[in-house]
Amino acid sequence: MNTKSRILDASLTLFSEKGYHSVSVAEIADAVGIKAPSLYKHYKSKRDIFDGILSEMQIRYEKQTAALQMNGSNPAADAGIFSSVSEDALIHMGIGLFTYFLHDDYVCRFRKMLTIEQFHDAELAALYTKQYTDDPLSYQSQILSMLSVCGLFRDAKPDIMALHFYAPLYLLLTLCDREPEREPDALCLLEQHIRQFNQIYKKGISQ
Amino acid sequence: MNTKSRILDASLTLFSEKGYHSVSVAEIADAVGIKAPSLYKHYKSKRDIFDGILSEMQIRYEKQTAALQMNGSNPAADAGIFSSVSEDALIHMGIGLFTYFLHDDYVCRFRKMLTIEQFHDAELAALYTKQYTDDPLSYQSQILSMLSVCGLFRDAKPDIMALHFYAPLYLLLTLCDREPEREPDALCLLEQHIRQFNQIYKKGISQ
DNA sequence: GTCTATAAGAAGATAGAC
DNA sequence: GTCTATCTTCTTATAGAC
Repeated sequence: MNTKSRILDASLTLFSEKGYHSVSVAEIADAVGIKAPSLYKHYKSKRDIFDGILSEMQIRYEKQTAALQMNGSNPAADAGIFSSVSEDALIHMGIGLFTYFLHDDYVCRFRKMLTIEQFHDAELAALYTKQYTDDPLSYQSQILSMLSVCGLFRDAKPDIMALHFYAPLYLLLTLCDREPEREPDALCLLEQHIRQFNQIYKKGISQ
Repeated sequence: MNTKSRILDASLTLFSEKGYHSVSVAEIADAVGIKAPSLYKHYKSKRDIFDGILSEMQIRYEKQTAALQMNGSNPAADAGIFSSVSEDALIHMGIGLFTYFLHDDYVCRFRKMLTIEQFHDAELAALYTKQYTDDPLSYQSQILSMLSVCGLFRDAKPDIMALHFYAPLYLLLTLCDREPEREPDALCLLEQHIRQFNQIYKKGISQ
């Protein structure tokens, strides 16, 4: 890993814990193992480092969602996956999304940084909303809509179903960002939530 | 309103928008309409102002929850309220909690400040979790548990029901903190969510 | 209780040697 | 590409006049 990347990495760690303004360039340099002026050979300013983090996340996020949408645009395959093992598949999807968000090193630090910086400007606010509200909701909505069409699930409004499915995951995620020691708790609640979600919406159980 | 209170108020506004570290005492003084050194006649340091905000919130929060728990410890009265106009009452409770959280000036600015500062130390993290996760969940859980006992609602696990009820409210709340212009959207979704919640859990509709 | 003046230090950033 | 030395500006905080 070259110095430029190490600067980005160290900065993301520090920004995600203390916020952009509370971190000094000397602190970043320290974490990298160089002196502050050396940073300026790699980035022209402190803000430039921050922008570098945003750019890298942009690339990673596009890769990630492109991979997901590939499945999404292939309803036949997804129908096959979900129809065979529906409750387990739902739990798998939920827990999978949750642990990815929570344990992927870059995603997790980036989300914390965005959480801290979201009120600074509208662009960061929009980015947070996109990544942790709108995109997940529309993705879940698509999946649940397909399950409805397949006749597996009740014919409820998909966007409200998506909200029911995703919001608890989101709440537990922000909880674990704050208090990582409560992750086992959160995982247990998440699994119970999905089981109940499945029981409620699955056709033929209660209707 | 005396100067000491005006300092607290101006500081809370600034801290909630930019974070503690990004706000200078000169900026606070400017907002109050005095010069920076004059602040030190009212508070011994910048940190002392921050602590003052925490203390005032502590007092307000205790008053608020004390008022709520009075109802909570009176199951008979609550049962009467909810059994008569169940769906409307649920919607009223949800929208009411939501708009209180979102429009109470002090609560709203304090929550934003906590959002920004939550990763700085464990005490602030715990405070956030208490006010916006644990306390609301346990309160909703109590209410829903009572409705179950009354035979109005299905006999599902109250804490999971509370999560289903509250998590969407929480997600939409954090969304509106970031993008206030989406409040009409959020309110519409919230109402639909509660209607569907009621339809799903209310006895005699689907079981 | 408010002001001006000022101290004492930390911050971001540059110059130039190696 | 990294360093030391340095500049400039900003920041918290104090002293002391009014």
